Amino acid sequence: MESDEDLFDNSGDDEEDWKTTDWENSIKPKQEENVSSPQKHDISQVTDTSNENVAKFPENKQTDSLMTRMELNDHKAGMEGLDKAKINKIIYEASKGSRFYENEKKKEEQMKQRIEEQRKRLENISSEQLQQGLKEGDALLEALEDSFDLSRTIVHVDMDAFYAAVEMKDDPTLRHKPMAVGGMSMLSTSNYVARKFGVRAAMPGFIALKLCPDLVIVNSNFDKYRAVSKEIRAVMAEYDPNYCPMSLDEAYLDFTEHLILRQDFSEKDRTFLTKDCSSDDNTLCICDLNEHLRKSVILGHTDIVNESESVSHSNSDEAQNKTTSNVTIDDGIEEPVMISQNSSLFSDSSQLEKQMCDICPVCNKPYPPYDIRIFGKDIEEAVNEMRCRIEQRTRLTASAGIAPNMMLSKVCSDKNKPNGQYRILPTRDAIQTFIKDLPIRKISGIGKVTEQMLNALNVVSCTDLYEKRALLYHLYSDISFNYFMRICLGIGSTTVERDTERKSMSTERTFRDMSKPADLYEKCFELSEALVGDLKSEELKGKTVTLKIKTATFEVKTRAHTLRDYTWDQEIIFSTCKELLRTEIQNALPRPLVLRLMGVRMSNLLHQSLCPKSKQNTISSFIKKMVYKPLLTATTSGEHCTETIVINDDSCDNKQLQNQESENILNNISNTKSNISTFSSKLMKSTSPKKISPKKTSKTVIDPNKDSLQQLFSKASRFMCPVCNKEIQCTTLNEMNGHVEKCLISESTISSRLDNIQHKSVELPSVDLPLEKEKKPEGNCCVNVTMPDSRKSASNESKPCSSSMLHDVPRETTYVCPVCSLERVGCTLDEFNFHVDSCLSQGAIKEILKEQKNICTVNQNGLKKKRTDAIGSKAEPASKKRKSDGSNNTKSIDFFFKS
DNA sequence: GGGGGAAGGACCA
DNA sequence: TTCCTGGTCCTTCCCCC
Ligand SMILES: Nc1ncnc2c1ncn2[C@H]1C[C@H](O)[C@@H](COP(=O)(O)OP(=O)(O)OP(=O)(O)O)O1
Ligand SMILES: [Mg+2]
Repeated sequence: MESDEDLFDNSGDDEEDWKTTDWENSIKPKQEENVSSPQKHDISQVTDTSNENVAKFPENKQTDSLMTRMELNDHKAGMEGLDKAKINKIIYEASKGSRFYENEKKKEEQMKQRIEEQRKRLENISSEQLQQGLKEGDALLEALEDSFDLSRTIVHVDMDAFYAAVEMKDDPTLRHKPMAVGGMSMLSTSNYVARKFGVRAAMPGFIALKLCPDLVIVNSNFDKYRAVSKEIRAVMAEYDPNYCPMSLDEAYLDFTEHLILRQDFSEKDRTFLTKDCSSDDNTLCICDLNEHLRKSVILGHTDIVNESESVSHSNSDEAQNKTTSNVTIDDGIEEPVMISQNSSLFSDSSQLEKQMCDICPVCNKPYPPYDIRIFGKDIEEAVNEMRCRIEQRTRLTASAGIAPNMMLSKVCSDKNKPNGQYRILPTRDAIQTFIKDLPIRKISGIGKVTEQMLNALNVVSCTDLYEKRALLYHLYSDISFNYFMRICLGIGSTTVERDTERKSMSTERTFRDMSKPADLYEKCFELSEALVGDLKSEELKGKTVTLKIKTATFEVKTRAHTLRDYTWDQEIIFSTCKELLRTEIQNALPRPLVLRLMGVRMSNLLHQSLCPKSKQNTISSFIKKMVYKPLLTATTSGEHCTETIVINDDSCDNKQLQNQESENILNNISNTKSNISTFSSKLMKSTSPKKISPKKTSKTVIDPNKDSLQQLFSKASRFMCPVCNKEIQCTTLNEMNGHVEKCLISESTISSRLDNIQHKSVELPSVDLPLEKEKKPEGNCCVNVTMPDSRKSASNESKPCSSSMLHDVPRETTYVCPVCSLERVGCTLDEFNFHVDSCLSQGAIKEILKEQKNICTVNQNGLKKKRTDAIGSKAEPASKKRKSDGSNNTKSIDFFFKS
């Protein structure tokens, strides 16, 4: 979570009495200012008379204001009525000119372009098409209505300002101050006091401090949040053992079964002790009284107050104010919550005193005063009870939404935040009333981009989705259209299911700008190491390794490679990442690749016990096997081809393998444009001892002369073509490539030959490659950067090499070596290649083309359950893909309605 | 035309 | 001085069958 260095040092040098500080002095709008979202306002007012479907986008604002996408997002509880203009100005002043800001500007432009494209497509929709869209829309709506399910009672529970609340619980002095959790570069969340200043989650700490100079920023502590989360879930499980947790602080529950059972609950079953959780008195017990005391106090008493006879105690009003939360149902009726204070249970004060003196066996402190609260049997009461128990157990408040489906309950849980709940009655009327004017942005899955795209069509509320269905049908994909139609009807998933297996696992870090390849490789090593640890802790293996990078200019790229077999092997994962990273470093040349973030992700996961026995030998074992038997094997077998070079080498015969080649990724060999040699770069990696940092290894400069593939080939006189299966005479790698490529072009059915070539190999003359350093003649090949290119410089071959990365580098430029990071100004390309080659060379090349079978017979999907109901419960962005004319979307209805 | 991989992106907490 | 992290799903493009 925390970035490397910039965590905020909130040294407590302020001894001021915060409680007396007037935090009401927050950023509120001036009386006359309009606080509603400007674009929405504009759109509702301005409609093009020629085309009512097109909203005028707010014209380019003055250059000294914030672009839309960077404006304060006040769609969060506790952020109502802020002076957005003032806040946005502060954000703008703090951001303008930064690299982040510049990147956001780019994204804003892209979004505008998307909207413009949408507008153009809109213009091309004929009235006939609109009629058709209307028909399709109505047909879908009809089908949807038929499947409307109001039978379930779904509850969405969401803790209030979760991380912040945990921190405030542990440090009560924070309770009344504006505070946030995170660091100077990013906040995870803020408390409600801070929200009044515009401080919220996903805001950088340094900007938050500009909005609220008194803000206290606390470092996050995930272990703590996880522990609290466990407590919360324990309570939730009592109401729905199959509850679906969405994050540490949030879950969906299906209360339907509980409500049935609850009708037979005795009063005792619905009675709980409640103390004042906001008390700061640390001399008293703060444990959950329901853990130890409830049994003896309540279940031991048979004569507790009757539900129908609400006990009125002199303090009951006050108590109610303290402990009752804001409860409304959508018809606006406030339901009274019955509370009986503990003292009222006991007629004589001596008993009260006795009870007050009781000591908690856990913390050895006296119990605090408490109430005994009896909850009713209906849904509101049941949810109140659950929230109350969560609060008693964790001393944190939760809010809840109650509705017939997940989509609606999610919207509801935000309605009476914090410490409140809201219910939509399970009737079509109630749902329609609720949905009618609801802004689309309130729906989970509609974010700022989709909101803008739809706003541009004058779609602001959920009703607008219905009204504009004919257009939406043509402008969006089936999936998105379905999603929109479900929203406007108020339909969502009714099946609360725990997510099945995870789909990916990743780890990423932001750091100070980094460009030295050695540092980058080291970071890559650390990340893959961490990822492997995580995979093993969950006993998962994966097949697809993805490298994520974010450049210093905030450009994000991902590069993935799918392996043949499931793995959690650190060597393989790191090698794969490293290779992907190396390609990026090389692609950036002659500029250095400057990164601010790197991440490694593993997907295509399977539990270790279910993984088929690996076909993928570890590199070490492979080399150990092959080391005395130099050979060349090349096989085409599908998408991925592994190239390995094995050379009889002194260094690897008996002892440790200091350097070794690992699995390389070849461009799709059947793509005739690709050259088989373009990816024969190697991975510098030490296997023994296992954990040598890549920094160390990559800086080891070993004789460049000895690991030249070119040289290797110059000694090889014959090889077996993997395509035509003939023995070919050649002296250079490119000759071989040329031949293979020709074969590939003429070969229409590669696969039919796979069986023939899979196990063919040709022996090469063994190459003697001593490890000692030798001078490499200028103009010799560069193994790593581009083999074909270097071949070009070494021979008279005239075949152009499309894959060369250094080929077109102009003279007089500054080259930055991707390995040692030294700048080379004004040298020739050959000189530079030579230099890079030198840096990259590490010992002899040990392996020659090794075939990679790409026959993956494991059906990984067989074990995975396809999530058919993502929509309504998970993010569902609008798509760019539109319908082609006459497309049919008949399958989509079935597809999305399993409920 | 469907499946699967790769890349990008939206969205969520 | 400083704009996160970990996850899901969708779309587009490509290749292959
Ligand atoms: N962008 C984010 N990056 C990292 N962590 C986040 C981010 N947004 C939210 N979180 C974390 C911190 C939150 O406490 C926790 C729960 O999120 P969420 O429920 O949206 O807000 P919250 O619980 O802090 O406030 P509330 O629910 O009262 O609005 O998830
Ligand atoms: Mg929350």
